[in-house]
Amino acid sequence: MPKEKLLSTEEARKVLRTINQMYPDAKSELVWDTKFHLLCAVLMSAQTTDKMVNRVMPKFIADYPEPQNLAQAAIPEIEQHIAQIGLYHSKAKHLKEMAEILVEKYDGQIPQDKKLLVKLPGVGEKTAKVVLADGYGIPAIAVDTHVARISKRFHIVAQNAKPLEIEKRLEEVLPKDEWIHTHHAMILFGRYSMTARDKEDPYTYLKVK
DNA sequence: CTCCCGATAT
DNA sequence: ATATCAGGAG
Repeated sequence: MPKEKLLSTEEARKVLRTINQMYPDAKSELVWDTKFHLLCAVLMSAQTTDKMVNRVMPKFIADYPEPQNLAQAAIPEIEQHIAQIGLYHSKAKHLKEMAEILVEKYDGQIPQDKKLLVKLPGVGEKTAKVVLADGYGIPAIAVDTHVARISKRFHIVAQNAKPLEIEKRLEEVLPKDEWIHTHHAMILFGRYSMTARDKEDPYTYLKVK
């Protein structure tokens, strides 16, 4: 198997900035008000479309306005709230356990610290970074399915690159003040322009309208 | 690595 | 009928 040819830093930056220009107003499409509900929504969004999460969030927010309310709820009841989304059994369990920890250890607040966030049930590297970036404005490029796919198809990283390697490469290609916007632009580009099933040359989708 | 898991697009 | 979706736990 021949060694894979990767883009130079300059070439990678050019691709990413073109994607940025295609989505100048890119932001999260998840609906949330408080950081607590942002955390819940991102946890729910694993292997599930934002549209489905947004569909269940209004009643979820109304019935569980604070971590305390969620911590006291029964798991079958939480499951009923989110049964339309994928992986809902484990998500309901994680949501309740997460809320219990938020109440007991963090006075109902959302930690502004990735190491603490990742310790919460159902919260991994990607979810933690999204909460820090969108909730607290801390620069980050969370590697989700879209960011990983785009990075590989444009050969910004190797096809077998792991999430942490992708994150490091993207963050060294771009200045810090572009991280959050690029992250959102890549998601919209992956969701609406170069979707997962597209098999054409990825540069076909890079047209700035 | 496998499992989780309903809704939607193709 | 099958692939995919803002992943994480065991």
